[in-house]
Amino acid sequence: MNFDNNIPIYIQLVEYLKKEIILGKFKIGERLPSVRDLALLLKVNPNTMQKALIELENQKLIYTERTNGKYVTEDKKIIDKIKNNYAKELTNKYFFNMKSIGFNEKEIIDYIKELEANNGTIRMY
Amino acid sequence: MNFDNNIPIYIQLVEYLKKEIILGKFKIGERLPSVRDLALLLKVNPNTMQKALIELENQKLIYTERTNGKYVTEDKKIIDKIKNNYAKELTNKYFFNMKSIGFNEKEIIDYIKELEANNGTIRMY
Amino acid sequence: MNFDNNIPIYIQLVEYLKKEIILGKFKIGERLPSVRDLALLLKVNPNTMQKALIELENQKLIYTERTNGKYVTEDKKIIDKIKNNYAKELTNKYFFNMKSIGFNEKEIIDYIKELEANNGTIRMY
Amino acid sequence: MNFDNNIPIYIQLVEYLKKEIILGKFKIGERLPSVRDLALLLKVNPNTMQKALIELENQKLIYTERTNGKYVTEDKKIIDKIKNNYAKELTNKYFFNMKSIGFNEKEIIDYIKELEANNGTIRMY
DNA sequence: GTGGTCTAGACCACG
DNA sequence: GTGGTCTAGACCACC
Repeated sequence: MNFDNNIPIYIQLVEYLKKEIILGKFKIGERLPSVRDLALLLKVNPNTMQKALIELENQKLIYTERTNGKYVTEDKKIIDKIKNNYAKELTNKYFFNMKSIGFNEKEIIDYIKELEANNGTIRMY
Repeated sequence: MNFDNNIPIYIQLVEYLKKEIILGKFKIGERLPSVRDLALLLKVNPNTMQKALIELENQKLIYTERTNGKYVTEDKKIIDKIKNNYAKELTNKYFFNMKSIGFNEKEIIDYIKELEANNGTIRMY
Repeated sequence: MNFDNNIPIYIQLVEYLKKEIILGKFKIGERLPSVRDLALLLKVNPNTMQKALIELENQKLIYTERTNGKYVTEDKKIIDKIKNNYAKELTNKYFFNMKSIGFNEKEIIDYIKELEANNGTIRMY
Repeated sequence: MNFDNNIPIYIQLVEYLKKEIILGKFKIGERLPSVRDLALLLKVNPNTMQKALIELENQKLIYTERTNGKYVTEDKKIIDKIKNNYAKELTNKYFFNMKSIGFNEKEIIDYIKELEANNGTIRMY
C-alpha cells in the first residue's frame, strides 16, 4: 500500500478493504485475516487497522464473531448497495469536478472518447 | 465553503482557487483580493490561506508583486496546461476507481449514459 | 442466547442461570446438566461455563457433589433471598437510571402506566 | 467516576455524557470542555475519552468545530428522541428482567408501590 | 491465537 | 491550545 499523506491512513484502509470486498477478493461470508495479520500485511499499526475495521463494521460490510475473527457480511444486498452508491458517488464527483473546470456534459463525454482513442485504453492513475 | 474534515484545509483551498482561476473567475493578470480578505471570504485563518497561496505560486498560477499584492499569472499557457492536466488526472482517477470496483470501460460509459438518461443531467455531487 | 459483546460472557451466563433457578426451571435440589452439556446448549466454551458455575456456587445457589455433578441448592431461603435482592436491585437501578435522565418518581410511574395503556403489555426487551 | 470493571470504560463514558446532555448539565449548543480536560476530569486516558466522544458524535448528540472544540447539538429534537428511547429501553429492560424472575405486571407495580411506601422514596442504587 | 480495550506519548493541521 | 491520528506495547476475555 502507498498511502497519501494528506488523508488519514485508516480512511484509506477503509476504502481499500471496501474495494476488495466489492471486487470479491474477500468473498461473501469469508473470514478475514486477523487484525494483526492485516496490519502486518499492509504495514500499519494494529490499532489503525482496528479503527478501519470498526468503520467497516459500522457500515455492515463485515461482522465480528467473538474470539473467532471477522467475516465479510453474508448479505449480498449490502455489498451491492455499497457498490452502487460508490459508483454513483464517483461519477457525480467526477462530473462535478470536470464541470467546475469548465467542461459541460457533452464535452466530458467527448473528452473521454478522445482519451480512449489516443490511448487504446484509459491510462491507469 | 464546506470543508472535508479528512483533508487539510489548505489543500482544499488550493483546489478551490485553482478552479476559480481555470474558470476565469479570477481573470488572467487580475489582482487577487488580499490574503486577509480571501481568508474572511472563505472563513479560514489567514495563515491557512497564506499557505494555499504559496502553493499556487509554486505552481506558477499566481505571482506576487512585493507590496502590491498577488496576481493571476499572465501566461495563458500555464493555465491551459493546468486545466488539461487536471482534466486528465480527474478522468484517469475516475476510471481507475470505477475499475477498482469492477467496472470495465464499456460498463463505465454505459453507466454514465444511464445516469444521464435517468436524471436529464448528472446530479451535482 | 444472544450475548452482549460488551459484557463478559461468563457474567451473562451467571445472570441467565440465576434466573432459571429463581424461576424454578431448574428445581430445588435438581441435578444440573453437565458443564459440557450446558456449554453445548448455550453455545459457549466449557471453560466459560465452568467459570459461571463457580460463581453460582460462590453465591450458594448450587453445590457440587464430587464425581456426581452439580445440584441446585436445597435451601429455598437462599433462592428466595436472591430473588428478593435481585428484584430490589433491578428496581433501584431502574429508578436511579430514570432519575438520572430527569424523571421523578411520579413521572416514572406515569410513564409506566402510559406504556401499559398503549401496549396492552410492556413490550419484551 | 466509579467504573464498572466489566464494561468498557468508553461505553460508560458515553452513557455518562449522554445523561449529562439529556439532563441539560451540558446545555444545547454549549461548548464541551476539551477532550484533554474531560479526560483529566474523569481520570481516563485522552484516547479513551476521544473514543467515547466519537461515539456521541456518531449519535449526533455532539458535533465538532475544527480546532475550536466540540459542541452539544443544537437540535433539541435529537436530544428529546434519545431521552425517550432511553426511557423506553430502560423500562422495557426492567420489566423484562422482573418478569424473567417471575413477576407479572401487576406484581411489579405492587412491588414498586410497596418499596415506595417503605422507603418514603426508592433508595438510590 | 482471536478481537477488544486502555495507556502513554508523539506528531500534525489549524487558530 | 484545539481536535485528530498514529505507534508501541500491555492486558483482558474467550477458545
